Amino acid sequence: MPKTRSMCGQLTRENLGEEVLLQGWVQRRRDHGKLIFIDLRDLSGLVQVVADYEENAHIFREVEDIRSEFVLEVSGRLVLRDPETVNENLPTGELEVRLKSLEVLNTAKTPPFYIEDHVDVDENLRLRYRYLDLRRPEMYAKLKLRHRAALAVRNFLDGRGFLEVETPMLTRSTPEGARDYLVPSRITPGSFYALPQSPQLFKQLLMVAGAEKYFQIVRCFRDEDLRADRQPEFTQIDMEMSFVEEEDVFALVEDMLSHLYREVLGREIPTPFPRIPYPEAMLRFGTDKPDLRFGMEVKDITPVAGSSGFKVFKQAVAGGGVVRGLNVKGCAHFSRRELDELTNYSINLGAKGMAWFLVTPEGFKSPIVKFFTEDELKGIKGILEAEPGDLLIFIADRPEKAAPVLGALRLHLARQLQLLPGDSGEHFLWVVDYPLLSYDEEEGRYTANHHPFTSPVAADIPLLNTEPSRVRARAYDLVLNGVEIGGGSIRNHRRELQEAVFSALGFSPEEAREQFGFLLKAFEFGAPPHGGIAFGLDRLVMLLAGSSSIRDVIPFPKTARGTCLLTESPAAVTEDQLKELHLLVREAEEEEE
RNA sequence: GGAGCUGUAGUGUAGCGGUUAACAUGCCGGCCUGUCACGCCGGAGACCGCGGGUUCGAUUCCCGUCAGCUCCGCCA
Repeated sequence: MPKTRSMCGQLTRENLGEEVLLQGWVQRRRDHGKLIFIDLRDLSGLVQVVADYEENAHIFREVEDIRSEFVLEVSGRLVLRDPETVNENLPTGELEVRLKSLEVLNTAKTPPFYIEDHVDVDENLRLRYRYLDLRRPEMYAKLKLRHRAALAVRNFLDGRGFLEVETPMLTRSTPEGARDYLVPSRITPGSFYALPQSPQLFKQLLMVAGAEKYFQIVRCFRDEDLRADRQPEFTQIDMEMSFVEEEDVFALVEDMLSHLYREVLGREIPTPFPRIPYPEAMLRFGTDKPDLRFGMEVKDITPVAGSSGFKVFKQAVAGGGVVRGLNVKGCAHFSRRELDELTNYSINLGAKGMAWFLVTPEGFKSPIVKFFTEDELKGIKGILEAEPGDLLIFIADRPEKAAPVLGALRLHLARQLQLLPGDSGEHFLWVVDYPLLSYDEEEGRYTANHHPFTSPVAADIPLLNTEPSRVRARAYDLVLNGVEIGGGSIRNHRRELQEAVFSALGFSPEEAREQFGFLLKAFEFGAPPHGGIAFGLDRLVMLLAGSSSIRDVIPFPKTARGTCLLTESPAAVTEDQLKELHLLVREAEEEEE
């Protein structure tokens, strides 16, 4: 028997006549009585193994008992099939292995679903049997894609002189930002570590340490509700550089992503990426992560609407609101039911209602058309570039309310109307000129849009105390096809400026020192100017893979409720464990207070 | 915390106020020497997610609940 293992999918005519040794799983068995075919699968693919009763009656009985997903070691001569039995659909379709010896390395229960691509199985079940799900070639391909993406990034950054440095996973909880995952300290009763939301502070300290070019492909944790593109633990490509400004970061990132797309997909992406100021993105797309793969931009009809006889519009505008709309091309055929569905969708997003006009050759059709003059209708038609056959929809609200509703409607309609073909290419976009702060009604203070370490634009620093909401940040997000894949900023590197920002955030000097004293202190020892960016690796790979959920590119993801169906975590722990950690668990009813 | 969608043999689906709950596939048994989603014959397999209500009667209608998914809030 040959000692070296061959891979099923890699056998070629070159190997004809050889006796090959294969190890793998049974994809399928076709039993013809005195002739049995087995499709044997390993990582590389499939090959057909033939057991012929006349050739080897002694092991034929054993072959009859073989079932799907049994693990086999087989050996036999690799031969050419008869021309009429060649399978064109299989790379190894002109070959087969005449079974000579067989060892069942393991048996297998019948799997709960088919181990093959394009299965349509409840995701619940796939997650519970993730190890079987991952056996499917398309899932392995995703693992591999992820590996290659990470490798391409590492190689690129290494080539540019970056150092990959590890930072602590057990760190301190800081205010601001997402909810922390806490880890109780056994040695210091009542104290807790937090798992990092990102290595933000450590990478800045590495800049103070003179590392100059740092990166890390690193797990991050945020205890917030999940989405299709959000998991409680996720992986960042985290980067930081000293002596850089925005343009340096943009150029590096554009090079890095070009390299990535070339290495992983063999595709060229156009650079430099276009840029859009945040206010313009909100106005034209109703979101800070515009999907540029289709049009249907948001239009403003506030001037026309404000003077119209339609009370809802008029009052909204009088109260400082806006009226904005979308032209849904060619959708004048929408039924009343479809329009009601859109209205409900809008209301669910916080709108008070949704107005609509059907544009017909005879003019506008709508229950509210009577409230508008001919001139006003003409004005609306002009702004939205409406033609017969179009559907116009409108939202009247405060600007900060109207924008997200219209942004969501735009995406909802694009999906519904299938305006997003899978191969519409990569539309990268830098979003810049974010406001540094925004006012939080609930907390009654300003909070950082990006994070508290982001530098204000120099010219706006005087406004920090007077008009905080007008201060622009030196922050930037990178958006790809409507998905935020990265974000970063130029940081504060001088203690005074960082303190001024803390102060604008409502931190007293004592609170600032208490929470971030170590950072402020570090800044006193010659901190260089620095800035950086972090990418969501999961999201990036999701887009590379053409998936619509990051769960597809995470081997063991969690459900929308944050549980792992495979290990059934989170789970209770023993009293002893709690005691050792100085913890008491409150009963559910106590929490109602 | 809120909204929507989904939940029927192992799997994917159908169905309906009264059915023997259907179909495909998988599974088990038998037959079969050129299949490759092999084929043919036979068989087993479902308390219709769970709880309650309406009804003479509920898998079907209503309410609640659980689970999964999507979205809003949340995510510096």
